[in-house]
Amino acid sequence: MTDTGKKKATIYDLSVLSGSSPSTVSAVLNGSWRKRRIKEATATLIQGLAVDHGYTANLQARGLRSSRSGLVGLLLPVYDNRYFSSMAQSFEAEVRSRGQCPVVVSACRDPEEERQVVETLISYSIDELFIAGATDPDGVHDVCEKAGLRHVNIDLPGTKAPSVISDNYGGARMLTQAIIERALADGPVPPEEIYLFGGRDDHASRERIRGFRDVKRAMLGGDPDACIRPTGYSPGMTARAFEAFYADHGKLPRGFFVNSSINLEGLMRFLAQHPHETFADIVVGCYDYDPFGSFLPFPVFMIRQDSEAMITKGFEILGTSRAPAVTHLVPPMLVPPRTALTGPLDALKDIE
Amino acid sequence: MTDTGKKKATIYDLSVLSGSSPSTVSAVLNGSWRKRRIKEATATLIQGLAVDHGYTANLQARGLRSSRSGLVGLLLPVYDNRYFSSMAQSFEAEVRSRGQCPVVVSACRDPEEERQVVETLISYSIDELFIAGATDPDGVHDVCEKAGLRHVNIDLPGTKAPSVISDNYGGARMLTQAIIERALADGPVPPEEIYLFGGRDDHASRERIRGFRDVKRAMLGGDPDACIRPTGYSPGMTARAFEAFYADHGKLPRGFFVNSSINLEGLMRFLAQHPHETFADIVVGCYDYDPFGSFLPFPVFMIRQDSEAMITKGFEILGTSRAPAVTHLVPPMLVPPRTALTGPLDALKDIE
DNA sequence: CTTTTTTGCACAATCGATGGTGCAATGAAT
DNA sequence: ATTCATTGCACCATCGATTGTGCAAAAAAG
Repeated sequence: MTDTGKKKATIYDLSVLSGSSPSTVSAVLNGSWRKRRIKEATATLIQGLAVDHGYTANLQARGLRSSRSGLVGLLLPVYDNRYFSSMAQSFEAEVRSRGQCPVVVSACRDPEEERQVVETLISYSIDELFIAGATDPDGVHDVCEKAGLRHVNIDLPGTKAPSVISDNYGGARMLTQAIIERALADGPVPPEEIYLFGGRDDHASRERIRGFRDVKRAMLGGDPDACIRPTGYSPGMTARAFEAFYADHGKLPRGFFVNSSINLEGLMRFLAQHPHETFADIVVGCYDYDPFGSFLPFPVFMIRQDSEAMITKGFEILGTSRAPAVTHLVPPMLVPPRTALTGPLDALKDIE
Repeated sequence: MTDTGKKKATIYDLSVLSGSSPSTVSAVLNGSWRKRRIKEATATLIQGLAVDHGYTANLQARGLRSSRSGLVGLLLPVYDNRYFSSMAQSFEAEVRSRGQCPVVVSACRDPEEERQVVETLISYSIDELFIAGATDPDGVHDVCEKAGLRHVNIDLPGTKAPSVISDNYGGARMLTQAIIERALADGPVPPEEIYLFGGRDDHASRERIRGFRDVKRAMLGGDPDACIRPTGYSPGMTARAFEAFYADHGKLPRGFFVNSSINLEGLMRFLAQHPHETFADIVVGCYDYDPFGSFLPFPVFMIRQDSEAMITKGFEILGTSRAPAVTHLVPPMLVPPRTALTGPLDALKDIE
């Protein structure tokens, strides 16, 4: 309130006001004053002035000088689904609790964009980077490496940096088994009635497909590759795959595994085009959890990936210097139909 | 590739390599070289060197000098729901297309946190700020004002800065009417069968409640205030409100208006505790769109708020200097049950 | 062949904070 | 009273880019 001017106070302003030198002011305000043997009285005086004048450090200047910024980056493919937005939420909380500033950016699954965005972050001297769901983790790694930026892959692994990912194979096995068991409860199920839709040629998709195939073969036999439809990640393409199946068979498969919640949106688009009653007897599994997806008018098993644990593990890895480029698996959780899990939002205010 | 070293090249490195002065290099690399009458040949030479050595400007240094950063901030209450994550997605795209760098941060609906986060952003000299869904927009305004930071409110209006918000009253009217008409299709509806759940004492909630009340009174009569349950925004509290109603009446209301998708999660928590069949005949309206919420096993009307238009309008306002602190309404859209809208994700790669 | 104009660039101050170094004043030890 | 150690702080170079200013050399005008 004492400060009526438009410009922000700097250490030089406080230096004049306090009669101390700028370096003394700096030391007091960044906490290194004990080490610099500043008198307690001097420190108190300056701190008081700082409060009065609403001083806040210019973090660009600090960053320039110290070539660190206090920023921690999270590179996301997209915001607009529950898995990644929930990850962003956990990330924010974790970074804040460490007294740093989270910066979340998305790169739209475009390898070139990924590298550019990271270049930009590096230009701001970010201290650490979480690379989540990158299309080209190793490409991003090279960029980080050159700048000496510590980084870790989340969700999709790279070969050149440590990675923390969901146990896609294990999760896919659980999910496939749940789908098939549920379908079997109503009578025999021929193998050609169990499908997988979505995903593309990335590590996660491959592992999920492998898990699906192994469990399906073990439980039902049949040609394991016949019923797999990798459509990419777009809802539009996924919907087309459902339409194609429907055109051929006059119905959807008895049970199917959907690679992600984004692909599950493709199912919604398909459903919007067809009367509801036709599909009362399908069993769906989705490798992602969404609280509304869990309550659709047919059984939907979901896999809830533990993004919070991944973030925590990521920080742990970044904490250990010279971490080897190994991949850590985080077990996901099978969520039965009609389940409302709590999420990071529940940690917020407004609860009482 | 030519650059094998660990440290990033600076204009001084290029200055030595090219035999020009640092200021010339700077001018060439930031595009102001024509204005500074640098020879085309010199420019080409330096640009070539820059590419060879993988030069990228240190944006902290640039920001320090020019007291602008190229950063545009978006302050969000939370990431973890479709409305805000979709807003973040649109925001990213828009900011990128303007050659700036988006920074998205969340403040968890905590007024103190909001101000602190904005202080931090200001310390990085961000150029513009979008304040979305702030609990205390005017408090944030004061902080921005003091720093001379251009800003605009989105979603929840303030009194001291221009605001762009959803037409909550109009949207609530549409939604309420849709709920009641749908309920009436199956027979008469007493006014005490139509409720509103969720929201708290903010502008959006008040307007929505007003719209609900006006339409309900006009269509059904009855005491307009008896059936309103403002539970705050948490899923947990919303679920409790449903439980309380259920304990009293042995069922849910025939039709009800849910204030937001976060509140709708509270309904899921309630449903998880009760057998599905009991609620086959409810009609729900939700002030927010969620692609999975639209396909729940009962009719769900939704309001899709046009976050993209709000962002665009926000930029337009920030573009006009000295914009007055007026509130702009963006009309939302009523989405009938079982509708799968396309979103920002559809603009991505991977479509073909 | 001068004088004027234009071209092309170098110089140096500056943004705000940091941290190594040096030095006066004070107190303790001899 | 002299020497030495400690305390408390000021000085200054530095981080990398931007930008106003000034001044040669080249080109145009006379």
